[in-house]
Amino acid sequence: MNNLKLDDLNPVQREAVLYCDGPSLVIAGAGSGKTRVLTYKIAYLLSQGMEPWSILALTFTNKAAEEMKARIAQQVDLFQAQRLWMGTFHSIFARILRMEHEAIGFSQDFTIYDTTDSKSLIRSIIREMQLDEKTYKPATVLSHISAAKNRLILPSQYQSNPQLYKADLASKIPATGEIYKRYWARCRQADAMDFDDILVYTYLLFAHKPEILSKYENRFDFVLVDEYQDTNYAQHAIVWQLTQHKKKVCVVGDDAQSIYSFRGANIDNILTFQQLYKDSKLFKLERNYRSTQNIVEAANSVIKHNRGQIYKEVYSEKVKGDPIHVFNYYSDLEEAAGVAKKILNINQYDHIGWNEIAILYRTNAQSRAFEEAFRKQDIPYRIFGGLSFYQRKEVKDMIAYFRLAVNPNDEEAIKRVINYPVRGIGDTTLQKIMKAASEQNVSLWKVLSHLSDYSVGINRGTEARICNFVQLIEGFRACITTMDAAKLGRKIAQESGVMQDIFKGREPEDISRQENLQELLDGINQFVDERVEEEGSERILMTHYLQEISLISDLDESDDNQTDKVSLMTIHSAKGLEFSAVFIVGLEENLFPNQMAMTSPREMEEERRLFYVALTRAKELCFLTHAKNRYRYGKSEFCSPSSFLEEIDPQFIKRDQNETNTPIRPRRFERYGLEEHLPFRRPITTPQVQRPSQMTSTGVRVATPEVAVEKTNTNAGTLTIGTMIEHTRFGRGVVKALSGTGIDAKATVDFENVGVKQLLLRFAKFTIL
DNA sequence: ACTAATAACATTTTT
DNA sequence: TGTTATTAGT
Repeated sequence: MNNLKLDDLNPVQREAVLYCDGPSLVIAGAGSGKTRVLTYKIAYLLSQGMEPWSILALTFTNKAAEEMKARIAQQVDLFQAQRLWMGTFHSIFARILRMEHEAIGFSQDFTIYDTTDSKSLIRSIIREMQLDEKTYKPATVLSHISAAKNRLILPSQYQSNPQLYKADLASKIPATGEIYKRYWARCRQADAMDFDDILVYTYLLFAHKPEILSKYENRFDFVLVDEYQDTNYAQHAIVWQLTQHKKKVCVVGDDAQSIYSFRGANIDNILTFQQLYKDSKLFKLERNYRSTQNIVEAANSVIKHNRGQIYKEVYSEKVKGDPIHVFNYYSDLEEAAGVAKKILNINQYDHIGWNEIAILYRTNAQSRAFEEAFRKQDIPYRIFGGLSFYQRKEVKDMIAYFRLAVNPNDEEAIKRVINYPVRGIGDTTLQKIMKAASEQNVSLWKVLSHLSDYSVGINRGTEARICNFVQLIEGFRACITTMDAAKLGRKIAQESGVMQDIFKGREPEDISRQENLQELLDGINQFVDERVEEEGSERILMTHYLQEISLISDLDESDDNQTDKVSLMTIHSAKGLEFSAVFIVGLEENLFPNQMAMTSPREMEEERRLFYVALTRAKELCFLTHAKNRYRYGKSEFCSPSSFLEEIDPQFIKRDQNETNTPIRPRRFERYGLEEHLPFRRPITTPQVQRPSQMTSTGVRVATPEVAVEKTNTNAGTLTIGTMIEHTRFGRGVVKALSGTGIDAKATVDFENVGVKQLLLRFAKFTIL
């Protein structure tokens, strides 16, 4: 209320902050101070006397919520910041659903299924329905169901919708509607929701219980939404439910940075906002404070290739800056080595700290080469994403026990631990139990705990073991309200036998599992301590801990992000971040833009927006790299440069000629070819028979590499000028010249796609056509 | 029912 | 290439 520094804002930013009379849409170009506007706006609302608990601020990721909270705490006092309703859609609405659980027929401690749980449940259902497991892939079915939920389509509506049926039929999975119906029922049976359900049930709650809706409508005097371009229809609808009367809403986003449509995000939400909220104000933040002019204009020149966007002109008033450097490498390994070298350089001579450098890639799989190169060069680095701590097997197992203690109906948790550690309840038994449960329409737990009531053909011994298991869980359940999470966690680890099982091994991977388990238990301790400190001496229970962890995916970075390290991450996870120097790597057709996107123009545009996001992360230096050859799925593949490279206005680019652009020199074979590509290094290789299925599916299939290897020696000598050959990596080409004899024999070949190459015949792998 | 071996499989992004 | 599911053997 006192020291709100509106002078820190430019005129448009200030207007956007100060306009609070009605709905507003803030279109915020990359680096234009979007978060700044949001935080100042919240601070402003507070300074006007609005209570913190009557402000709802929704973000897309936990990270964004954390950051915003921290920044607001700097502006106003911490006490107020803590009382804001600020968090991700999922965490905020899960909180509301727990408070209103009775209205939707769930218990307060309902479980949240992660994607693995969902897929596993769908697999069970597919089996029960005796559908062909080859055609019904859980992931595909789940994505159809998820898409429906994101559009607020319930099972009954799904089943009566001929269009959806047609789409499923086209995907060869016409029974998806029925699976959806059963999946929905089974989740309820298990007292569980998946991520999408959190939104669906919130919508249903508000739609069917007007008194509850008006409670929240009244409570929230102002609603702010960050990254509005990433919201899906369900989220859009919920925001409308909450704000339709007061119309006190401000959404912020950038249509050019919408990169989550695969998850149901719908750009239309941002485009139709103005139609929905009739008298809404539009603010455009067009000045980029982050990047040099070159970078901003290069990014602009790329995004221009997309159609259908909100017009805006992002500009920078910083220096012109360096052009964007483009490097071409021979292989993915060289790309990594080259980038590492370049990083050492800019660190040493340009004094750019490790923290200010990022490697951005399209797919997580690309991180490996960089890891190795960085280790070799002693460059400190840190990888974001990948599998999180909570995804590891030993951690998931332990958490399954926790979940079971809180909610014994949790079917997926039961399946996970009923026979871990091994207690003689095998697959056959589990199948019997599941059959009985689904026939009687009850949860697995019900059958397990009342075995005699259900005629499940199980022998005495197994029955006794099941009884023991039930008692074990009952024992934990008896403590869920009396013991705090940390104590109960240790108790469960001990008594379940997990502790013993994990601590019996001495192998390095056993040690790592032990460490993870220990870290988990320590983490619970820490969680309990923090909570006690924050909200007094109230006992912190296991259910609180589960609620906390079920909606976070990113590993806690608390002690690690202090340290000075180069960041390696996917472009998706880089959104919202900025670095002095950015390397966007793997700019090759079919990788970035990704192969999956090549078929549809819509997805192609999304890839382009992704590229736009990547470029605009850079403050000063931006490097683009691509390789001619890349290991994919274990095989080396030839790659051509990304079409995106041509979409950048050339005046902003400098193509750095590095040595690898020149024809391959022998040295390169020594360094990279020998190990991997020499035929005689791998005499063991079994000449694989060509798979008939592959032959037919791709139509024309040339000789597989293995066959080519066999032919190499016999054919190399018979080469003449004009011979057409097919090289395993470079493709088709014509021999232009021959030189040298014996082991020095070389051929100059003009390849259709790659241009002229010198091949050392003793190494080259090719067939004569 | 458990373990080891083999086959299959899928490789984009995440609350 | 790596993981994960299925199978065969104990």
